[in-house]
Amino acid sequence: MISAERLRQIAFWARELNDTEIEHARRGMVEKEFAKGEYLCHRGDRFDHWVGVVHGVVKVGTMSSTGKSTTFAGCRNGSWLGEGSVVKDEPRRYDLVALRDSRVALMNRAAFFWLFDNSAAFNRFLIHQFNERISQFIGLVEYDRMLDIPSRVARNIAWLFNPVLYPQDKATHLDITQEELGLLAGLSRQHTNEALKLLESKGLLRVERGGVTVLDLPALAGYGE
DNA sequence: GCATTAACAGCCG
DNA sequence: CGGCTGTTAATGC
Repeated sequence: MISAERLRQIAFWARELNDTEIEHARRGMVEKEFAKGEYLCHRGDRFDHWVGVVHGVVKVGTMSSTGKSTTFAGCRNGSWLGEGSVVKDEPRRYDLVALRDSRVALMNRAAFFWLFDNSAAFNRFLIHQFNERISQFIGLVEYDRMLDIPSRVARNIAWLFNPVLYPQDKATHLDITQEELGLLAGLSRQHTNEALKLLESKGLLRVERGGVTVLDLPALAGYGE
């Protein structure tokens, strides 16, 4: 269980909730650490929690039988995910893996449904979130066949700074290594490295040690189109 | 061939 | 000193 104070710190959507709603939310939540490379859950698992990333980076994706991985989304601090599996009460359709040491908040199913049934503010947040996910996944359809390497890197970075998914966060810097970015984009570290330098030369971002700073988000989001 | 993996030296925190 | 980066060499599809 976490405090109301803590909930407001780690969950921007909680700021719209009234005291009763906050109470239900915080009582149904715990925080947990995951080490780099550790799985929060595997595809097929029963994992009845809604997940919020407090810090770190979590990859949502699957691993095919041949060992090839597909990323559906990269989630950094401020991300909330997994509501689909909680709502539908079905096994996870994807893996959740920590790309670096990460701290996550877990809300149990009962608390999630209480909010779902009782809080207009919570539902408003969920609708916004679903809506944004849909447009992100539409973009994902063209990803494999249409986008060259720099475009993939640009798009993945833009997703990590999506202003709808991270409305409270005006930051332009993110701690993420080139290797982690490569894992997200489905690219080798070398290609990621080259692509980052290309994007930097065009003034769209700044490459730093263990991180990037976004200089032109719209250009990154639309890169390669 | 091309791309991914491995390997390694430099470097920054 | 450990982890990240940039490059090159080896390996695999």
